[in-house]
Amino acid sequence: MTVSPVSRRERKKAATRQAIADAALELFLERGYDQVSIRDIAEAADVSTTTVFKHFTGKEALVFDQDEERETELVAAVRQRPAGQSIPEALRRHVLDTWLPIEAHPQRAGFTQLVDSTPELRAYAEHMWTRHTDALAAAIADELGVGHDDLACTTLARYVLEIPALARGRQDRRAAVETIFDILARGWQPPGRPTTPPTGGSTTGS
Amino acid sequence: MTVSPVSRRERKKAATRQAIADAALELFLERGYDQVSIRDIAEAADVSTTTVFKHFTGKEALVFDQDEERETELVAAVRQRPAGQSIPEALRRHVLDTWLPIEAHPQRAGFTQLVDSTPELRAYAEHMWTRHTDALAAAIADELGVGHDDLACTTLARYVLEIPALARGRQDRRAAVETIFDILARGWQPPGRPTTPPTGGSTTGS
DNA sequence: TTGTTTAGTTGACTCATTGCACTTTCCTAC
DNA sequence: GTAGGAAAGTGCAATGAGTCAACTAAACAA
Repeated sequence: MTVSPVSRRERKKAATRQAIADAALELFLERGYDQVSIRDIAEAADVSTTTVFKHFTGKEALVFDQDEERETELVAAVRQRPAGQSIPEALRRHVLDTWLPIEAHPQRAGFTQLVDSTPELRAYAEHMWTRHTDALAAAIADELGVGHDDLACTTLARYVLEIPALARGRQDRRAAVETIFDILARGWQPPGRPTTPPTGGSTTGS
Repeated sequence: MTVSPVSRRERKKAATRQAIADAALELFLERGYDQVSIRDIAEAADVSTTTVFKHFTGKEALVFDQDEERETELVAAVRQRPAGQSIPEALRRHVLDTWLPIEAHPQRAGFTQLVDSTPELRAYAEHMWTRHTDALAAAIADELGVGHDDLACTTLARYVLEIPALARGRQDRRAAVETIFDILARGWQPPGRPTTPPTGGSTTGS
């Protein structure tokens, strides 16, 4: 669905990868994560077990197939925000408009249940999120014209990426997200540009 | 060092546990985490491999022996804070006075290097921290007289426990901790007690 | 067509982790 | 004291994740 691969070779590769991921998810949902071995998955997808590891780094990665996009979207939400909108505001909008609908999708129910009930997968999911900290922090720092290792930017990035974990299991996820962003928006202040005096700095960044 | 166990049996048990942990740390520091197998550790401690797993839940747990205390201290820092001191302030003091000295201890250098250079251990360490979220959140909620699942309390707890990860590798850790706590102290507001009107509520809690 | 890349296979291997049956050691109650 | 039970420890076998090396075969570039 994303970009159809060019050559036949790459198409076939993508096909087997998809076959493996599909087989894995189906078996996981059916029997539970721990009751399914890599062998089972390989057999269901009609490949060898080593082939599975050629496509996926480990068993957990079979469940979370596409997370590259999330990072891209996140960075874009910061970089291409409307003029005059603060960065925390842009992130709040992104989370509310993009993440919540995805999680609320009815077909996602079984998936969510699977992840929530498997500690190993919960741990992996959380790390997946925080792994994007640096990329998001860099985007924020760029927008503000400070160095990529600016602590305030890294902190904001990390705290935003913790939100899914904090909102999990709440009755009203939307309200939860709003509450947390209220804390961040109130407390976080953009770091001063090292070169510019702090007079008259409007929030327009790009 | 903590509390000497009562019976001979418990003393012996503690002794073998310590022997295993010591052997493990020594080997890890010497060869690196991945180059040491459980067999090696068991042999060095003169026990069987199954005994290792009777004392430790897994290979990573061998590195982080004592983390129970951290949680206890953390909760105590909130519960027994001086009258009139806000909770974020109490946590700031605790982090500055307790965590930083420990991490700065010169004997800790090799240990820190070990953890930082092993992705598996970094991941485990981060989860170790966030695993205490619920206990800390409950303590905060108790002090404020709200329910244990109050979102603001959980958020503060989680964000404080992220601080070690955020401050790691900074040149001036103390300044980093201060910066992050400034964000939290400014943004976080104690949730209103559901039963009491907001007039004249002093901060003395216990 | 020929040669090169690369997906996939096969099978053996390491290692963490668990379960089971058994011995030993300590504690407790008689 | 001594008989039992609880708990620590052992040995062994098994499962399951993940790796490695040598090989086959399809697909591609020339």
